[in-house]
Amino acid sequence: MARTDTRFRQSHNAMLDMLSAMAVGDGLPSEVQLAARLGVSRTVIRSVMQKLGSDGIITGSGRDKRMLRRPNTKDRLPLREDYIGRDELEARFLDWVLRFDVPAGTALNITQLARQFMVPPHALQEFLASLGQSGLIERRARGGWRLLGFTADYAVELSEFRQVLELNAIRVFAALPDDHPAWAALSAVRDEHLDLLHRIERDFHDFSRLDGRFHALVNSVVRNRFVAEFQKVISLIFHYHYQWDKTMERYRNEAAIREHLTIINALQARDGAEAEARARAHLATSKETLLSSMRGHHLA
Amino acid sequence: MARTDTRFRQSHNAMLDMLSAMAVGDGLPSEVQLAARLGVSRTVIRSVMQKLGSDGIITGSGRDKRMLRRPNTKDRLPLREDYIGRDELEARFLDWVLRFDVPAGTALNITQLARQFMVPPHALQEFLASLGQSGLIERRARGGWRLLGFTADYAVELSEFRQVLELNAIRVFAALPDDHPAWAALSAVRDEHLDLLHRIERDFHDFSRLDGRFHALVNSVVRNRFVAEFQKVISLIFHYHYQWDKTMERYRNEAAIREHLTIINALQARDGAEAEARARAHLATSKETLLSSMRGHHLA
DNA sequence: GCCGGTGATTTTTATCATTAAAGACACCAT
DNA sequence: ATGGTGTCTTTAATGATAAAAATCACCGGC
Repeated sequence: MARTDTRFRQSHNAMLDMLSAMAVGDGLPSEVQLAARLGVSRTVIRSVMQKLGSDGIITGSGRDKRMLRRPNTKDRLPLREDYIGRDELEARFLDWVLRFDVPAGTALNITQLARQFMVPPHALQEFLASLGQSGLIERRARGGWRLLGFTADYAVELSEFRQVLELNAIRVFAALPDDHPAWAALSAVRDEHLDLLHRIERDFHDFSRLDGRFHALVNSVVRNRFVAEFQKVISLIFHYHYQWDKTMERYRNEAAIREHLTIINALQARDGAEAEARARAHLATSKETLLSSMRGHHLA
Repeated sequence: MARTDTRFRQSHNAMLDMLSAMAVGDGLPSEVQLAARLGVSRTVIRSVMQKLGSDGIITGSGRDKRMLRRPNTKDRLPLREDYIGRDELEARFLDWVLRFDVPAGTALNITQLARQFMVPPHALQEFLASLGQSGLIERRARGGWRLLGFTADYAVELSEFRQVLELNAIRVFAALPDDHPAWAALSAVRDEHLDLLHRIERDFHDFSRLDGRFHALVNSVVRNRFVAEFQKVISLIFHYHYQWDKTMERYRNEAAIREHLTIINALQARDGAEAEARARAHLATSKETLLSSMRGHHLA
């Protein structure tokens, strides 16, 4: 078997569901309509039709196909939900790298990793290639991959790069015309910050998401696909570390909220220089947090 | 045949060369040494040895292997130099895309492209994946790739991103301590600019490389793998376009040299603000040149 | 005669089996 | 002990293959 016939099996079962909602003797929709409804190609529909025909569930051919009997549970095709999706793979891989302190410089083993992550080797290969630009991974001369690792160096450079991008975003933001929708969004985010500050004792866990929204908003004013691409990597990594460093979480979060508010206030006062200074301070704190989180994790 | 036996063939021929430099009856070095000398694994060496043995060129086994007769031309194994390397692939692909022979949004065909570029389909797949982050290419939902294309939008965003990175570099540069080696390098590059300016009438073609060196120097003061990674993409694309837009090349280049010099002068005067302003102007020109080069090419 | 449909065929890509190459291990000779 | 060979295992690049998508050709009813 070459490609998995998962799509065929899923379509088959979906078709059974559809038939269950119909009466015996009813005519079936056209192949094109069925294909559109299930979101697959006509080829799959036809394979399913053939199977249903040989199973005695439908009869007829060409334009006139009718339901012969109601499908029952035994007609369903089992489908092993073995392989995971691409996003899941990304999450698991990063989790593995960032959590298990995989030593820098380790040679990666495609086959083994593919088994470990439950994906076909091919998919892993492609995934690793796509990670190439992120600097976490390197192609070895004669085949194979090497994990460069999430080192302190890496974290520092990532933070600095983030700072470059985000300070630029702050400058752009401060120069936006007053009727730009971002100002309204900023107001809303400010209210959310104030709100969370009031119930910080109980809900300090909510900060991680608010933090994400705040930084996303700031960066959203820079319409640039490269910035957006990096933003994804950055927020991913920072998000991951947020989850682990539980020390002082409540106080760190409260402090971060207050830092955000100083930035927002400066922006709303259209004081670009002040906003930039506040943002610089906040990003420095953030970088320190990331580094200390790494140190803590290393010892654990 | 699974993997190509190119390595075996190359090693075989290399071994013949090595034997030609020896006398009949001489003993051969150990397998480990041979492997190290040819840069391949012992497995390959052993295969070659076996072949040489059955061809009657060497005799003996184990530690004692001796040359039996001098190899001649007929002993060489032919090797089809079919597949091209990875760098070559990158060059060809970018060439193909950037020349606009391809409309934006086209679905890419792995097999066809692989044939066109003389690489195994697999290699192309991996290459495309590695290009994913550059924003030129997109993965379609159910397999396949789509070329987003080098559009005007893309060029604008690339230029703006370049500007963010490079202005940051300029700021860092201006703040370097006086004994930093970059200052000496800057002096040298300044001299090169002055030199080229004197012989601009004849050698204006040399500017492209000088331009590359100048921008590389400026960015080199930011030690950051992400910056470096993007710098590669950026310089590649700008370099490619330089090659095509031949209109006014001599005058454009002279103007660019003068712009570089104003930046250099401001830096040497430690006037960060002025340097930033000059750099901003230069990058704006550069962006315009890129865009007009694209328009020109589009009409052609 | 055109439009929505089916039948048959051609492309195209994801997976699998295969094999060259690399590396590990055990043993041998000096 | 050290440097070597013989044997075996592991690994990743390739070609073959099958699933799915896309395309083409044709048909029948209004």
